[in-house]
Amino acid sequence: MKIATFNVNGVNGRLPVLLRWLAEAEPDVVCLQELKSPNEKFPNAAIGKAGYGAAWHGQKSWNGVAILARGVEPITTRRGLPGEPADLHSRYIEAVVDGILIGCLYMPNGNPAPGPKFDYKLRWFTRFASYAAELMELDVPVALIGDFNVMPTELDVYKPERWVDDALFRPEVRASYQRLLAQGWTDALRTMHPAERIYTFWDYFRNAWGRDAGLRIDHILLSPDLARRLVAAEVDREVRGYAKASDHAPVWVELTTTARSGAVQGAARTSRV
DNA sequence: ATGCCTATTATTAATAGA
Repeated sequence: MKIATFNVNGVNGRLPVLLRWLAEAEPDVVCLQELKSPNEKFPNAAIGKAGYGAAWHGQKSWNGVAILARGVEPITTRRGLPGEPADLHSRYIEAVVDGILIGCLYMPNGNPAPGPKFDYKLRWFTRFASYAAELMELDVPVALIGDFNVMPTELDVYKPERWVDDALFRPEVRASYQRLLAQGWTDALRTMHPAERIYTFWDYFRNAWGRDAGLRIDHILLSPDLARRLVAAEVDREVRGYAKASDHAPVWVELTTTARSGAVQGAARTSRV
């Protein structure tokens, strides 16, 4: 089973890129972020024609998240993150696909920091971690997937010293991410590639893609039972080079249908220490 | 310290992204 995340940066403007990648990669489940589309303009017909059922939580101009499932309709279990009723940003949607609870998130960017946007990011992160702890207590497989807007370590930034005061890399944000992992979640991509520089985003500015000046901010977190099924995790880098590309590339994991034992399980356990 | 590039929305400029 292949589960992916892709910050499309405009689901309508990037529809050709999305459809091309869906046809090439054939993921079973896809979490999308930054739809930049109101609900009524979500391209459900085109996505359905490509073979995917969809659940979405849109918003005019900004934000917006969706979950696609190949050949089936996702069973939506939540739209919006609990804990702050006044928060109207569409940044979380959740659905069950093939017995797996899929939480699709778009964490606030938080810049400039310090400031009200950074305060909102920290509050959102706290709410998310609190809710994630509830999900961890459920006796079901869970994957928390999306654009976390956090580079977890220096290995996830092309030039760490340039980013120390940025909302995506400030110590309190990295600490929040580590506390989240400590609940028992496995960062799938980092677990499968413990020592590599891996990026999932390249700015449109300064020829960042051409210079490979990237950031790793799109993450797939797996509950312990799913981590035991993890056999591969990769970035589809070439998608960043497509015409009219998003500034993010898709990230995906491959899970076996039954639990594995041995090296992969050991690696998953090690990553949570 | 700021713009760079790209998108959306609303009228050729502002806002947001990361």
